[in-house]
Amino acid sequence: MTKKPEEPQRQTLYTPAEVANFFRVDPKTVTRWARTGTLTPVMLPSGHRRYRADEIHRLLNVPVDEQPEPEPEPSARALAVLHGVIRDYFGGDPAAVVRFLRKS
Amino acid sequence: MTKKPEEPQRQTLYTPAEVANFFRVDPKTVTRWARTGTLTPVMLPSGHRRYRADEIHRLLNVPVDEQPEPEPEPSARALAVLHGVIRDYFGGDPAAVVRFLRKS
DNA sequence: ACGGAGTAGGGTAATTGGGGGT
DNA sequence: GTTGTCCCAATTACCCTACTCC
Repeated sequence: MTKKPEEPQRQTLYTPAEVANFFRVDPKTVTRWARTGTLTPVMLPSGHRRYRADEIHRLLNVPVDEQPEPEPEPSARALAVLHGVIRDYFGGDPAAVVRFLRKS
Repeated sequence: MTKKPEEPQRQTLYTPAEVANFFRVDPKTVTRWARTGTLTPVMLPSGHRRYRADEIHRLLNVPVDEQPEPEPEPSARALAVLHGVIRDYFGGDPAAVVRFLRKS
């Protein structure tokens, strides 16, 4: 895993283990999704895979058929994506993110 | 048939079998709850379901975590992911995220 | 160069979703 | 109306070894 994905990267890329944690599945399941075309990851020269953040976030939130309305507001998606990150990286505590952001 | 109530690890998402063990019901019943709207799970691309821990805990009347954690430092990876989300969905403005989280 | 962690690949057992019927 | 059960097909989890990444 890249330790310092600082500035030079345009888009966040997830490792198989990270994607597996997002969906609460086995990393091998993520690999299977890639091989069957469910996901289109970035292939490393070695054959390992990296997954695009936007694609993962889209799969995480779109299938939630909770809103009958189109919801044209981009804010809803942003909030949903952010919620997923908070859940998986900040113990599900939004306040932790707020505290961190205010410190930096 | 209800199985022995083993306590799975604290997760952000639960599998159908884990939720079934929590409520001492058949996994099929959990699936029905999802289909009838009693539960709003996260859908995998395959159609399988994962259930949000906070929703399950709320239904179980599980006391919410009030452990005075020493505010664990976000990992470098968590920061990278968060920054990616801010860049991709919030115009690179951390303050927008703070406003978002306070509003929700 | 070495070692630990993560990943790919394959094979097999277990779980899940859906329908139907009790 | 809800739940538990049986069936089947599809999906996922767990086992292994080898290779890659750091």
